[in-house]
Amino acid sequence: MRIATWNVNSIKQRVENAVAWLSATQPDVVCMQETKCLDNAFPREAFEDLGYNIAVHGQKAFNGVAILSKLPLEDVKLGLPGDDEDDHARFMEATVSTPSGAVRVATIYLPNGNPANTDKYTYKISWMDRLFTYAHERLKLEEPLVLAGDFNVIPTPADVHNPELWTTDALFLPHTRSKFRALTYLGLTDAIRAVTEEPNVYTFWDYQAGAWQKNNGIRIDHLLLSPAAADRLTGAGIDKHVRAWEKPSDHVPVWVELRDK
DNA sequence: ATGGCCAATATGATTGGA
Repeated sequence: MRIATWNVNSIKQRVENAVAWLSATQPDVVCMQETKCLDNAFPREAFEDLGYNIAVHGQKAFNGVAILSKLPLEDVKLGLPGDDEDDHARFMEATVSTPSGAVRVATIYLPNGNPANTDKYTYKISWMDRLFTYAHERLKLEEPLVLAGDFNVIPTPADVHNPELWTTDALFLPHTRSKFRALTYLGLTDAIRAVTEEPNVYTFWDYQAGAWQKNNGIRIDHLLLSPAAADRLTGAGIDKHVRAWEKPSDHVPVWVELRDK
């Protein structure tokens, strides 16, 4: 089965591109981020017409996540545990029951955290700590688990075009990368890095300053696999061509292919 | 030519993004 993640940067602005991409690549599950609309404004019909079940967790104007799945979505849980005061729509998990067993999927929109000397960065780090706790708990179940989304973390200098320009950025600070490493050291596999060691493999190109034309990108959209999911990994990739379409998101889809048991 | 964007909001300037 194919599981993908895509920060769409407003689903209402991206319906045409999303329908084209879904029709062409036929992913079984899609984790979306930055849907940027209330649940009742999500353009469900366009995707239901393609055979997808949809679970949404949105809010007005900002953030917002969704999961689309050809199989029914079960045990849908909204919000990352650990802070009842956090009202940002940035996390949702669900399971899909495949003939080979249940697969748990989480869609993640990790806080940006800039500027790094403000409470926005404090929020980012506390969110990462909560994600660590969540992952630690879920990994105890020894299930196939896929954490998919916009992590707003550049893991290494090989994942950014000009690392020297990012040294004080919340996406690349040593403390940020340390928290991301701690998460992966729980036993999660970064799917793209499991299939390629090539540098300059990106998932985001800024709209500004000709970043796309100059391949001035960063790799911040990730699929992290539990051991039971990584055991089934047969492929992973980045649908880079989508960035060249009309009216693109600044992020492109990233996907994994998991074999049946 | 050494700068250049995009999306949402009771919009026409501000905020957030990365």
